[in-house]
Amino acid sequence: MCASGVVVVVPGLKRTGKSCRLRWLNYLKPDIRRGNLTAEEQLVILELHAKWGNRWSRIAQHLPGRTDNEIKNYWRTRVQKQARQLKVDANSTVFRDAVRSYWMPRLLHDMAAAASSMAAPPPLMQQNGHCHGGGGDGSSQSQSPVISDQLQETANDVPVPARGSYEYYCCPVAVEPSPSASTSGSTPAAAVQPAPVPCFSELNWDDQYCHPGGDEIDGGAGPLDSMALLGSLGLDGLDLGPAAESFYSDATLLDYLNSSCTATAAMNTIMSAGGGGGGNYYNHCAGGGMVESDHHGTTTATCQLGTARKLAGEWGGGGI
DNA sequence: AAATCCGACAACCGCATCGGA
DNA sequence: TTCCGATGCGGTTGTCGGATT
Repeated sequence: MCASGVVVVVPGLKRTGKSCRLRWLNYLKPDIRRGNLTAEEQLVILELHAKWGNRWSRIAQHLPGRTDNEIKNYWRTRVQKQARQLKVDANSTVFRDAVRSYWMPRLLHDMAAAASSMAAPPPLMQQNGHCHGGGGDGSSQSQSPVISDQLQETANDVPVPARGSYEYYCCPVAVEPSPSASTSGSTPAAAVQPAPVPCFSELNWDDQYCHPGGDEIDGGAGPLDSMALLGSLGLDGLDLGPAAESFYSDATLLDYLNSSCTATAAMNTIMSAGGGGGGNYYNHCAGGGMVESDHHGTTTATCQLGTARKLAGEWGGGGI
């Protein structure tokens, strides 16, 4: 059908060998997969792009049936769109870590939810009017996650946190891809590598449980007494209720928590489950920090890396 | 109903590299 | 060694269909 070189092979159609080859590779090839990218595939793309940048063909090698063109389009139409709305560069460290902190946890959640046989999924973050991005809407398996609304106020109101600042630790940034990250990620769990978050011992309590927008703390108290608040919330006891326990006994999710999640991701995922027990805790972003709110909308505490590790550890996710 | 906007995706373009004559 | 066509790759544009005004 197609000849090589600049040859018109179809009357009315200027098809060169090159364009024919391209069409074959991107469209006609029998093993090309159709349809929206799954959460797993999106996760792989996000992770591999963080590692390799715009190496579309290389990324495509890890997504059987997907073309580099398709991945490139996905990145431009969905990922870069989020970055534009946040007024940050899609390749910036800030955006990469926003993806790690908010988007990837959501995809993990989607994957876990899809794998779960539970009839009734746990309450999600969207129950908090502030936050749509982190918890999923339950119907987003193949749609682009929406993180921008959750992050918009952060992007608009708060300068990009400098490394080492307390804002930095509230929404961990400047996370470089792990050099030991696996390239054999044929499974989603293998594709997601833990981010090198600051060690618990490296931070003081105020760093980890700070709240840049202190006016929301209990009506405007400013920096909180983290220990006292966490204690008062019963987070030490981690009584998140039977629904959450049931959900997180799901082996698939625990696998992800064990092997894949960043600390923040684990925290997001865990907290997004809400549950009974000590009350329903939903996340929203305020001034750069993840903030837990109770269902009355009253901010009761901030929760960051230490709590995430603690939660994940106590729930069997000791790997993070 | 028509116009406009917007997202998704196929296709095009230019450049770099490879490999055979 | 050089030339040249084929191939690979990433950036960009064009087109189409659905949603919105």
